[in-house]
Amino acid sequence: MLETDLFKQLSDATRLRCLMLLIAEGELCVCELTHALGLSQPKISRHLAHLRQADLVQDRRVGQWIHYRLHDNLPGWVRAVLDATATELNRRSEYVADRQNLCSMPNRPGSACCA
Amino acid sequence: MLETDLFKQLSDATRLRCLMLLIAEGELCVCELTHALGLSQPKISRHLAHLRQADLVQDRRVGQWIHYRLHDNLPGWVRAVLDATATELNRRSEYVADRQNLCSMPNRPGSACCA
DNA sequence: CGCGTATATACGGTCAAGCATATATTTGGA
DNA sequence: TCCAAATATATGCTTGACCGTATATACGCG
Repeated sequence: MLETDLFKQLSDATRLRCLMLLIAEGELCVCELTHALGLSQPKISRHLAHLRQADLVQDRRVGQWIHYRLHDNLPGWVRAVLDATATELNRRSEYVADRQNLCSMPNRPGSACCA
Repeated sequence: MLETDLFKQLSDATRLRCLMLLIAEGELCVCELTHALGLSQPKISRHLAHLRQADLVQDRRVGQWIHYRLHDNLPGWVRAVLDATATELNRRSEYVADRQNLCSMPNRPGSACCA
């Protein structure tokens, strides 16, 4: 992957919010991301496809759900960029709100509940 | 500045090369950047304007030359992102080549010579 | 099978961002 | 005051990226 492609992925608000959420929560399925961000399913899915093609995330099928998480083998400097970004952004109210929306989702497929 | 705007700045190859060069060299004028990257002057100037408007760099007039450097007051996490990126990229041959082109420039305005 | 849910992709339209070329502005020096 | 060098901006064009809507695919269950 070209380095400019990494930043192009991060330069879209939807993709950035997805990544910040995945870093905070570990693994989420598409319907959880859709609910947390309050966006349409095709929109989320399309952006996840971008992140997948850029090897920033990987997916795993669990029954009818597809769980996404950060890619296991991110280059060190990419991981460093993402961590520095998440440390800052996940403290901001807009990003906190995404996680709160996630918690308020009824019948979450994977995990039980939020802290 | 919005966080997505930071990454949008970094997602253009010309701007990223300029920033990596400024991190490595400290302060450079437009003609030095133009020579190092082998691109047209208006193109470099336009991209520097973007970086300036995003508060990623600041400029300083010295006679007929305008010297650019990283902005003195970058937020900590932005600095962390840039440093992690530069540590990786400035080892790569394409980026090393930019610095070598800079050294081969005759009559460099500011500094004397390269190491 | 046939249906509902979850997810992915295809299609057409719109808009932002980049480019090359040309020109304007500022400065230093004859 | 005039010219050349350094830098910035304007103009018109093209391309790529995003969006919404519609549709396709895959899975679980009866």
